[in-house]
Amino acid sequence: MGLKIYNTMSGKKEVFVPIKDNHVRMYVCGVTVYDLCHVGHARSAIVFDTISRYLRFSKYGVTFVKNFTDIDDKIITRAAEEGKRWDEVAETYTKEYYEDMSRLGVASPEVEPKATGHIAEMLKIIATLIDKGYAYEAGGDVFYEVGKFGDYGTLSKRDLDSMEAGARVEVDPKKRNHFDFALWKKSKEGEPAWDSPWGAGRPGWHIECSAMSQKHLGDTFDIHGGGADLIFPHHENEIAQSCAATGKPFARYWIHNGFITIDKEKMSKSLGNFFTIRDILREFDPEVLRVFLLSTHYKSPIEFSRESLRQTEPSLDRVYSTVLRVEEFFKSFKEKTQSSEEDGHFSGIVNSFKDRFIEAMDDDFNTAAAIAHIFDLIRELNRYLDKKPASLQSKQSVAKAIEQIKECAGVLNIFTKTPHQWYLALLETHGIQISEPEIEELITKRREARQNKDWKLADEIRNTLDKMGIILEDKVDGTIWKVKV
RNA sequence: GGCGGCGUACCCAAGUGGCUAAGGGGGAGGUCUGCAAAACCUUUAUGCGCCGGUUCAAAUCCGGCCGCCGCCUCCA
Repeated sequence: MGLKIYNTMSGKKEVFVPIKDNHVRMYVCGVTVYDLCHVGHARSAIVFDTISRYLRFSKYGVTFVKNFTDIDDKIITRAAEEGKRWDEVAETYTKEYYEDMSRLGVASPEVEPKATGHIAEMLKIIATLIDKGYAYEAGGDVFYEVGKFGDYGTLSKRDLDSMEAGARVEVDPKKRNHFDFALWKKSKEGEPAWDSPWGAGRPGWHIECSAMSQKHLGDTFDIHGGGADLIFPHHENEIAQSCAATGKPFARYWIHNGFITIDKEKMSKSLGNFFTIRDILREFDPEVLRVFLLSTHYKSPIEFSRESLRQTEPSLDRVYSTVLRVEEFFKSFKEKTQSSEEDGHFSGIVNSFKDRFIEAMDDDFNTAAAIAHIFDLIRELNRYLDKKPASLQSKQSVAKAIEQIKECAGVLNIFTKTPHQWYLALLETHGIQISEPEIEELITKRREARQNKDWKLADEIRNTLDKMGIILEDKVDGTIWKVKV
């Protein structure tokens, strides 16, 4: 038993063994802060947030590092477009990023280094690479010579010769080989620049991750992650830089999340087929997005649409409805019976639940199966409550069931609200133009009608609310409202 | 052209050698209810893109074919 992780490097699921006992060091490539994040970024953030939460749940200590790329061509371009300074652009979108992540329930990693805060570390690695003969300077630029690194291509499973055939981009004449990549770029007039032994310039993209992972996690660490589009060339280049510079292995397990697609095509800025996180959260509760994304294994592509999110809403509603039922159960609980066979049966289901959850998550973070187990328990719980249990054992089992669901769902950071918060949130995201006090007022009016057996008026009130998207449920001790999903 | 991946019901989706192919949504019927809603029960793939092969046994392994996607350029 124990955790197994699919390692992009080997192409297989491997038993996870951290280098240091009980402590995991993990580095994930973060975002370039030049624009608002889209749902694709949300997926990556949520996937690795969940992985880190599960590692902690599994009693590992975790040092999770996720960087910000805060200097880059796209930032400079954006700054020019908006007539701002490049660092203002980076700062603005870093703030926006935090706002999105906080709403998505993505926890901040232990360390969130910025590229511009690690220029000295990068220069040191570059100098080492030149000394060791892996890099060369050419007119103020410094390039990494991929041909010098024998293992180049092992992560992305490709070799230089076959890539040559498919090359689609003009070769920079300063490069010795087409796939050599910039460690250091000479600055043009007016561009941000740092001093270096090779003149004023700025870092290439890949070097920052080698520098920051080394500084915060050491030469060799456990997990390196990111979106699948980073496998080549970004992660391949990181490996080349880090291994050549240190002479040691780099990351042991490589984890890559799959893409979000729209009409079967990868969601991306360049194709323009993206939804920002913000757009989506205007219409859907963050938990809906989270459940939707975690209902598919992290490596598989996800076809994104509003319809799919709409389909996800009732499944959350099912959980919150059950929680509400449990609250009512406790409110009116009176011990009346001895433990029965049924009580024992349910108790058994509850007691084995966590093992099933762990089994699913241990299998390469199978969140989809884990969520399915939660729904299984929800059904069992409802079935049990239908039987009106009234023993002391039943009270304890129901309490434990809820506690277990909360704990395990907490690892996925879903189902964290109270039912009341959930319905209020739906009122908001569904754009329903009626307030809770107004709903309560109508419920009172309807209660009077029902007491007078004025079914016509009672039904009329219910229909009025129904048309607005509010459902009423008559319970033994009163009427409650829900938002129709 | 090279490399990688995917194809499971009306929709989403787990399962990668062996009990009746998870779970959610939707549909149909029922129990409950003043009527509803919720919940529960029954039902909705003798079937896992197609064709062969290996095996006592395959959605799961192998080969071929079809379809879709990704990477090879910045990208989560």
